[in-house]
Amino acid sequence: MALTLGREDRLPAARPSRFTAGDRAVAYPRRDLFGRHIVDTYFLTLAYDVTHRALAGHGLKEVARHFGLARPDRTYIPGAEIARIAREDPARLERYVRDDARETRALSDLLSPVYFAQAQWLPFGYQDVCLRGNAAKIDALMQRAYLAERRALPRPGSARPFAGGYTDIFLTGLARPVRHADIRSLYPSLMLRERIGPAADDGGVFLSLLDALRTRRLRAKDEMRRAADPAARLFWDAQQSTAKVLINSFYGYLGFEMARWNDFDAAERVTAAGRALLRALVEKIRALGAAPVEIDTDGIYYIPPADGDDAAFESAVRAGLPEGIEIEFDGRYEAMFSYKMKNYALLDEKGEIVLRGAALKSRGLEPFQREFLRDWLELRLRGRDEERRALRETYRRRIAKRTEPIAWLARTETLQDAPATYAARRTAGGRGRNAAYELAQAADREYRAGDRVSYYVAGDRKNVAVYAAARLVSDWNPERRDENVAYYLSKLDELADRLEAVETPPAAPSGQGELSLG
DNA sequence: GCTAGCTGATGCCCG
DNA sequence: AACGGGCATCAGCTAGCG
Repeated sequence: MALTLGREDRLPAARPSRFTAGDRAVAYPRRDLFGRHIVDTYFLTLAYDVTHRALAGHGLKEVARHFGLARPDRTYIPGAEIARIAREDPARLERYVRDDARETRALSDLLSPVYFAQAQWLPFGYQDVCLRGNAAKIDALMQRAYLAERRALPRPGSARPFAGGYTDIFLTGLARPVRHADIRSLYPSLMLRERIGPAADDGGVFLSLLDALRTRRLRAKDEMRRAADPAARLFWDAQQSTAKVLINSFYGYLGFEMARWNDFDAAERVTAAGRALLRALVEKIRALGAAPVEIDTDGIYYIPPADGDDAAFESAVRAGLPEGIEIEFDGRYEAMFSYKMKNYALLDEKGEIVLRGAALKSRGLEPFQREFLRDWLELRLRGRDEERRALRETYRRRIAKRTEPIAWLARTETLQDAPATYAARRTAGGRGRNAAYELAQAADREYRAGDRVSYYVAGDRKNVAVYAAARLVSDWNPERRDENVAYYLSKLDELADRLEAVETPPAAPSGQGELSLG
């Protein structure tokens, strides 16, 4: 039967395409259908995760649970059993499929309004608005303004490296209590305040657009607060959050090679102004008796002054800021374990734990390492030192007993390129061997860019070439376990040693905790 | 033939 | 087709050892 879903009963056209969101690139067959817009909630999920980073995974089931869209009585069927259930219990399979459809619908209702709002005023259709990046959108707005005034368009300048945000760590170990402050919309504020825009934009469109979007966002937030009707509130929320996403991309646009009005000097002036502002902020809070713990681009964690008068401290900090720059004191924590730059754990006042940083919560870590980190950091933050020191032995036994599911030890990696691209780069000599790609090449099925590969390391020696000893989790035989216990024990020990090595020497000068100077 | 120690590429993360 | 900065891991190499 022909899939005549287009207007005038037309058929879908397909062509190979790529979707990118952040560092992730996915190869997929793009469909275009006359008079229709096709939006994949999977891509909306990936784009959402770039900014929010709270999803455990990107599959429908886990995303639905994350957003609270899964009904308690939802039917679940593991992928491997679908064929069997289809034969033996088709009614159950139907319930499963209906639940999938229901959750997809609910996910769409949640994630798509922002894009629908964009389609109403950007020169792209709904489908394209969901697929294209923010630089392409800003470029389109710029071009529209230039063409309307019949002005010539510039050619993009060539790329060069430039310095980014200020990142530093002042204290490692356990700090308590801890506060967080953050400069509101740092880069957009600096661009507007210091009039930093592209040199090639003699029309001054860039900053006018930025200013207009900011005004538009503030209005939408007001409307949202005033709206009594939930549908209206959702509408205005989509309007304000789509403006926010674009506003935050203006700085990145300046430093983007393909952007028509790019300007690397201007991008560098923005980051330099940001660095200067944050350095001044560090000095200020020090002078007021607080101890900075770590800083990253536009926010700072610090131990507040011992007198306990947060309000006085905060208004003193505010008083020292330049015109047009606002600070938000947006976090209070019982304790913070400061590990390395961009890597820390927080215990908030409700008793919840938050982990940040590639070394502490990366999806690239094996589940046993993620679990160990979580347990270890929780005990560290809560001061349960005896249990913390015993933790390593518990995990060592679990590995040595060989009774955990293999997925607990396995690493899952995303293939950035197609295996053929990897092979070409290998023969060209530009790339070392990699376990995930080697397995993808040898596998029966065809792998594409964006696919995930789960593997574990087999053998019995601690030092092995991972690319040679790796086995696909799907080829694992529970009757003949061959995971490399020595290898995994050594990984666990190295991790535990790294964490325990973070010194907790005598009290800091202010006497507020066990800290070491970074 | 082995290992420690380094470098560069890669993956994933922070803001 | 937004940016730069940072950490961990691995492959691939070299120097040093027995």
